[in-house]
Amino acid sequence: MINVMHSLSKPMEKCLDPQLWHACAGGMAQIPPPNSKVYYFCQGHGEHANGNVDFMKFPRIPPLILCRVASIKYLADSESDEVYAKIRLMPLRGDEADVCDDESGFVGLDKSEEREKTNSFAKTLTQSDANNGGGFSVPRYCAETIFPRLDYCAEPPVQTILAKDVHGVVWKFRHIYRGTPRRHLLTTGWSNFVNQKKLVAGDSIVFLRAENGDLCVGIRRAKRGIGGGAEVSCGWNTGGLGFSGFLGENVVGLGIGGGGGGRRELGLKERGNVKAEAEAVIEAASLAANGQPFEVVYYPRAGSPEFVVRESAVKAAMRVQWCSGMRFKMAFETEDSSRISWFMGTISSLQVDHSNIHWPNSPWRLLQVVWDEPDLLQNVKRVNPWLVELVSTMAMPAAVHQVSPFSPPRKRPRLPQMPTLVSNPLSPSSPLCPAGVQGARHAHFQLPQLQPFDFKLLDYGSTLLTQTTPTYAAAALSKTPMFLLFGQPILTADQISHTHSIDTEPNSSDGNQDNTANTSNASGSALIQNFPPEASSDGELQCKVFVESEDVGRTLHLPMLGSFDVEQRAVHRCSLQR
Amino acid sequence: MINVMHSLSKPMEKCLDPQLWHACAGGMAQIPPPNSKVYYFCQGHGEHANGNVDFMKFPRIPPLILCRVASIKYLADSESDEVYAKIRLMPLRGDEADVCDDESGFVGLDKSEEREKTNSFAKTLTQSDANNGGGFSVPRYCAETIFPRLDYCAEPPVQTILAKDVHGVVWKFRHIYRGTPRRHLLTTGWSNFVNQKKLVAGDSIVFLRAENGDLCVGIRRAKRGIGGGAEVSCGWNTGGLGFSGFLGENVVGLGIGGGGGGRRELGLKERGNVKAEAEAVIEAASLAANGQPFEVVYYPRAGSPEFVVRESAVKAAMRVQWCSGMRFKMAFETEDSSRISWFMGTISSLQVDHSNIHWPNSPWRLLQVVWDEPDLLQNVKRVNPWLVELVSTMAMPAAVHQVSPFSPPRKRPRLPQMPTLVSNPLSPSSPLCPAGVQGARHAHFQLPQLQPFDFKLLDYGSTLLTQTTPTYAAAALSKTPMFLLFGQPILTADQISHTHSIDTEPNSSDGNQDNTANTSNASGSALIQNFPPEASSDGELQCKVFVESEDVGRTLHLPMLGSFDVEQRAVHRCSLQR
DNA sequence: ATGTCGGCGCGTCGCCGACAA
DNA sequence: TTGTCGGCGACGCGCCGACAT
Repeated sequence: MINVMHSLSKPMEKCLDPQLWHACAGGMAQIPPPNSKVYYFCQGHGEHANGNVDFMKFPRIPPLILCRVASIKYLADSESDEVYAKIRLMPLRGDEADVCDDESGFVGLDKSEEREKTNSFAKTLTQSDANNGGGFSVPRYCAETIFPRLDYCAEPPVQTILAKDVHGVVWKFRHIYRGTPRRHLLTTGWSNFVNQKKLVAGDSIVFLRAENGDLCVGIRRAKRGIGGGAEVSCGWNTGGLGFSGFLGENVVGLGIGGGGGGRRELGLKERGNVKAEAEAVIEAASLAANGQPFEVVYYPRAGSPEFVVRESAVKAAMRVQWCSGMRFKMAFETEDSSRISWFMGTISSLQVDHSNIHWPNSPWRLLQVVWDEPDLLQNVKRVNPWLVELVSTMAMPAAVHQVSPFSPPRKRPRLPQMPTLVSNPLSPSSPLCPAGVQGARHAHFQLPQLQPFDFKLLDYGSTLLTQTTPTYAAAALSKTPMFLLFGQPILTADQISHTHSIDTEPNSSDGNQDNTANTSNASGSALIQNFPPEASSDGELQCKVFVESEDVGRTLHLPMLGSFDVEQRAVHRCSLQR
Repeated sequence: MINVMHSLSKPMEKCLDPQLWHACAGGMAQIPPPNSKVYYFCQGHGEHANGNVDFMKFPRIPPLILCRVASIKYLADSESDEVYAKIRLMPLRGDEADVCDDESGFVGLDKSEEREKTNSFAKTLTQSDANNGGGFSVPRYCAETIFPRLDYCAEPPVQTILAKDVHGVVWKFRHIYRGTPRRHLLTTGWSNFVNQKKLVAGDSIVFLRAENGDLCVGIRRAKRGIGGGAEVSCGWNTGGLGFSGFLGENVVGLGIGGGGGGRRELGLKERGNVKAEAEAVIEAASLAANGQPFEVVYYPRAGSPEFVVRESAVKAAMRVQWCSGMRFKMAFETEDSSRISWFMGTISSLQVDHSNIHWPNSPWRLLQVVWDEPDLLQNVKRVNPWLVELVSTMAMPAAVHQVSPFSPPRKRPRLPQMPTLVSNPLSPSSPLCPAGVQGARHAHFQLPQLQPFDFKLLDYGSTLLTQTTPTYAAAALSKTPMFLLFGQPILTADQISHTHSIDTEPNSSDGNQDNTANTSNASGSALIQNFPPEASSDGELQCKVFVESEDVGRTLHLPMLGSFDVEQRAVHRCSLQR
């Protein structure tokens, strides 16, 4: 006759030991430390809300926002034991943006320290480990370095092991050293653990010896997804952060509970519904755009795009003059999350994601790449520039024919198929070059409203038009004069002044990269608005060139487009043969 | 390397067979049919959000709102199999309120039909039934009338039974007739069912033979609550509806999933967090108050207060002139939900719930009662008037000393302990009567904003001040003049004009209830604002009497409070000895 | 060094009639 | 009529070394 509601109204957020957290998160997970400066990429944040985040409806949201990390909470899901972090971010105003970042205190394992500091061990469960009624084969290394010392005098050597999980719950295992040949096994207690945690073969278990000597145990679920589609990225060496659809505590109506509790096959938590996640992204992004502090949740699953990235990593990446043909390596977790592998690849082009025409200027997934081992990374076509590490600082846009000196060990790199199609900018008769400039010179038009984000970031790119990767170059130029060279990197006037001779600002240097020695003569700001290839008719690629009026009276020379006098704002159409 | 999110973003709402729904919901559950007129009680809606619904913050929300039932969806929780209903309600405007309700088509079993129509059978699981590894003792009646015909020629008679649960999932049981003496048992398949459904002893199982001949199986969880506190009510014969913290589909952020999935002991779903439920109640109530259609979810658990009640039931209840001492019966489900029992009781007083000083005029839980068998209903102290059925239409406020002619069958009624303390209104020296009127006559004060709900409903009550139940009478009067008689029912001028002589409107009738024959002389509107007993000092009860100004110049006689001239608005204080 | 297999013992699930309420 | 108990058979969990990789 009584109905008492036991309500865990506000499940306490019990923070984990950061060491255990990182052990469970895996080597790829890096969290920018408190007080560090980061870029928050709404685009990345929304990427996993099944693409349902329609940023078009929120034109005020910029693609990336400079923030300071206010606080980090290391947490674990109460049902799945999955670790995640809640990161509170404080957008920085313009005057705060220049304050130097404190690079010290970077949390996470330094690469060099990684091996030495290994007081944890992860093992992916085999079929035998996960088998109902089976035991767990303890790798010798784990037993000897992580587990308490075993008395080998006994026959058989056996002990009871106590291990705390991420919630502080203690699990008891019988650790025995037996069999022929001898090996370490967990027997009694193991099966219960497997069942309770709903572990299956492929999931990983993490043992960690905490600094106080306690043994801890965490789990890392295997990615259960089947089928393709999603891109993969990684956070190694960047402080990159993965997806989350959740906002912080005070956000209306977005409970973090729910899901889970299913059969053993459903290990992963179904996080809310996609709609709610999309709303959360929008809300976070809106707060960020308004300079309000906000909170994001980071699930350090491989495959989640990091959307909070150290400012220094982004800036460093943007300082690179990316060119097609550049060779790089990029870190990935192996399928079983047990190791990190470096994969080699070649930049095929710089491109703007079709789906994000909304942000034509975002560096997000700027690099279109071709992998040396394309089979393993079929779905990884575009990557974030701060995730790759160049293996040569020398760009070789015209040298892609030659075999890379950084061939992968196992097989020859499969080179991008574009070499023969690289247009020579010197040749006006290139098939990629239109006969002349089309369009009205004096057309009046409204320049699209420029977003108030940091355009200094845009001094990055390069692009190369090829047939297989018909790139439409895009650059929204604010104050920085920018030069457009089809088939060449897009460079700022400042950059070009050191390597090219320029009409308006003649420079004695004739360029040190003679393979790209096309002198481009331009001044003022140009905005290229793209027509995606799909929009072209009869095999033509089209793009518009908008020229701002600040250099009225000058002659603007755009390679491939010809020259024209800048009278007022003008639009020039360029059609590219496909 | 792939992260696909399988999101059941919008779990389909598969409607149940209403017959099965009602079988699972139990005999107490009644749903007002579509198109019927009902009152929505926000107060009842909020009652189970752990009292966390602070309606004080929403002064515009009236305690009850007349609505029309727009639609009903019969649903079952996907995890717990608990049945619930989503009811869409459309608040009625004043001009719609008078449209006659269609009383036909009342869904649910009529009392007379109940026994005949029994094509379902419910049994509460015994320890043996729920025991791990045990079978299920099928009551003979169930086996013979609900189950498919068994061939008794076989030795032993045995068959396979297929039964669909609320989700349409088919369960297979071995039905055997064996043992000495012979009995019906479910063996193979039963244990699995018990485990999958996480049934424990005390839960009920419902077998139903659908009209198409299919056998269906539903479950009814036992109330797991321990400890007391909550009140119990029931919906029998009223079309009353139970609690829900959920709003409908389009409401922001209130997922219905989550919880569950725990150990076998945790059968019941933890519905969201209390905060979210409270928000949902507020949102529903706000929509209702604004005349917007809204949706509520009804969980037909016994112990959940019904907050959507047929208009006719409420009106009928309000037509009753409730008096202390009235004898009534009220239906309850038995502990195991298997039967319905009628309990006898006596109205001890009419009172306003302390916790709802916000709505001093709501009929919600109007009746304070004393049970003949108080042990079984310890926590049921206040009930809704439409839930009780008078066993005598004759009130006997001064006759409570005599033994009720409606003594319960088993034992003598334990009568309310108040008789000796009933004050005689004729005696001004009654201990409940203060020496005189205290307080400033001409105090200026702001009348509280009167709520715009239907005050016609308020022509109900009666109250009696007793020592054990120190009631503070409350009445917010709008346009209807109301008379206050301590120790007597609160009546409107209209009612009183037929039974009492009144100064301002003399009436020849001297009252037909001579035991209550105190003539009260008053006019105008009076608002009594209560001080809860707790607020009184040195054993006194205090209340304020606010008098509106419309009868300026008249003399107002309030029994127990004396007489005073109404000059403007005035406040009078009344102290009652405890 | 460790994944997987077959052997096998024991615990417990689950079916049974006996018995009693 | 049906709730509970003890008996007991059988299944499968879980511990084992053998063997292969």
